[in-house]
Amino acid sequence: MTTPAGDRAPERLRTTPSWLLTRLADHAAHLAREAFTAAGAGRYHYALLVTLVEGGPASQATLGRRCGIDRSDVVAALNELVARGHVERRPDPADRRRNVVTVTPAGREQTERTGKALDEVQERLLAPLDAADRRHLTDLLTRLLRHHAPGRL
Amino acid sequence: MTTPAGDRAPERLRTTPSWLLTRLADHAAHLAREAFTAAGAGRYHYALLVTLVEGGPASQATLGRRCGIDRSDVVAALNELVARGHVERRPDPADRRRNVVTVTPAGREQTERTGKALDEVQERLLAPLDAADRRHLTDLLTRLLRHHAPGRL
DNA sequence: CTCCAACGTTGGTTCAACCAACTTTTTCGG
DNA sequence: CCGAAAAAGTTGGTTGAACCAACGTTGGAG
Repeated sequence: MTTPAGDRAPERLRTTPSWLLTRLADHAAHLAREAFTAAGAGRYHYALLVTLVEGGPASQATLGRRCGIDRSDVVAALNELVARGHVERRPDPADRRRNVVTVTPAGREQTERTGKALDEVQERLLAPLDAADRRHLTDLLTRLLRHHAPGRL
Repeated sequence: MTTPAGDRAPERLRTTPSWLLTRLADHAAHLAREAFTAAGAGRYHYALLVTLVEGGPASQATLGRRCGIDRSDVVAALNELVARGHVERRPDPADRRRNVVTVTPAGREQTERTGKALDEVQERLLAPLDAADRRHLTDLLTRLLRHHAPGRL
């Protein structure tokens, strides 16, 4: 056999950044998903909680805009967060279209716990990179994202 | 007005590599999908075609392994490629479990066309990066992928 | 010869992302 | 001031990518 492990991806794919990106992101998402479900949450739940903890109470639309989640998906995720007692949702007295969403102490606890699990995931994900390379990678990704999603980053 | 620029993602998300990765990959996938559908193909179709062009005729299972596509998804994509006359699928006389998949001239043509469209996508995706940074990014992604998907890269 | 592995195929499931439509409420232009 | 436009929350979908289980056929190893 010319190739003992004959299952390598072709050069044309291996050198295409968007292919590398989507492949790696898929792997990262898989790792993150493990951590999330182990912590009893989902991506959306964590993103929303973090946004609330960091930015304080907000309306659902604002939350969605801040973490890039569709309004309808925000509804579903918040329903679950409310059911678990991690956030509270009440009508905004100042604008009766809106709901004001607030984190509960249990929600902060959950956020911190999930955050730690997620940190371990980053460690595993970036294992082969030293500190400088990690910073460089984050910098490159940030610059690209900033270019393609101006205003949100 | 705690937030003057109201829709920025929270720091905690912005500094999480896996979040940056999945976000950017999503954007890259979106760009790529535009190019693919404009060229009348899908990701899977292009990946399979490229793999065939570069590695020559192969069985469906080998193709799937080479480009990281599930066997069942290979079947569906090949059905469409056969229908469009881009590949030929015939039983392997040497091993009657397998099919031998071969690119047609039309398939090569389609591959090249789609490849060019995809190159333009890479250009748009990496627009804010100079040549050195692009190489660095590709290098970092490759190292990470190699670490997490040994044998396939 | 038997048992197990590999292959192709069918028919699903899951998750993230998105979109359309509707109701209520606010805002804004004339 | 009033009517149109916009924003908010909600419901109910659709799509694409990835994956998984099962089955019949075939090949190969013991």
